[in-house]
Amino acid sequence: MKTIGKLAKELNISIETIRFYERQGLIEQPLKPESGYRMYGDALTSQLKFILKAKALGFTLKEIESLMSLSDSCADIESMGLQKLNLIRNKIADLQRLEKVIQDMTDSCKANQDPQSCPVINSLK
Amino acid sequence: MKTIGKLAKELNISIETIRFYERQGLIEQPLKPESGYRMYGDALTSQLKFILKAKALGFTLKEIESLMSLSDSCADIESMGLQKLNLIRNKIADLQRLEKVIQDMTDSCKANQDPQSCPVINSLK
DNA sequence: ATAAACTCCGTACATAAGTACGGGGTCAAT
DNA sequence: ATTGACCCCGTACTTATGTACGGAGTTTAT
Repeated sequence: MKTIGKLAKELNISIETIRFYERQGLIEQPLKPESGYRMYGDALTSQLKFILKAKALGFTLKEIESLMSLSDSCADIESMGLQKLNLIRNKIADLQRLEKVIQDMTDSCKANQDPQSCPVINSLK
Repeated sequence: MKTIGKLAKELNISIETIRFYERQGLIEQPLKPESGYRMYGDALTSQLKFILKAKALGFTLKEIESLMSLSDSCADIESMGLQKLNLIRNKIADLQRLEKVIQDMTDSCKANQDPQSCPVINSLK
């Protein structure tokens, strides 16, 4: 059993973040003995680790809540994954389009002879 | 000269958005005759169009403010573009890594035989 | 001339994911 | 027994980009 400070240090997050997840309903409020201090055991610790790993995968807190509530239904998890995959691929495609536009922009700057008139600015006008 | 409502409709944004850009200092407050109503001419209209186009390119309002203040210095614009390009490429790379992780996840779901234990959830635990 | 539509201003609310603060109680060490 | 470190709670603040609201004044149409 550890206090919130130890747990926060162990997980490399802030105390406030843990309290925040609790307020959001992602984790339960742990037992608080006479002192009123939260005491964390292994269950809550690994639940928090779960949250942090899922967050690193790009899931939002709301999605993580779903992930945890789905318990172990593999089909549901797979479907969330596929959905996420779709989002990611769309985002990549968007960014690649953007990349091309901005690449063209800077190219035209490089090719520009007149330093007083920027083709990018002109094209936006 | 048009009122804010006409302008908003013309640009397909809301009145509030125009007032918001004004508050943010992106555009000047236009002349307001006796009535107290904002009246917009061509200059402000094209400035707003500029903002909307730049926003569509993925520039933030803060960056757009810079873009407009740089007036026409092509080198500065190019450097902002290159910076943006860097960000975009990093974001793409991040997303591609993520794509692979989640692809693997869903693959392992598909290959899974026991519907009661999900390899994804297990790996997060 | 009256009603509908438009605009004004300031303020609060929205999202996501926290961070910061302030005044108080508690625990551990000296 | 006192000091410093730790924790409590509730609330406000943060960033970015707006959206919504409410009460008042103005303009336009009938």
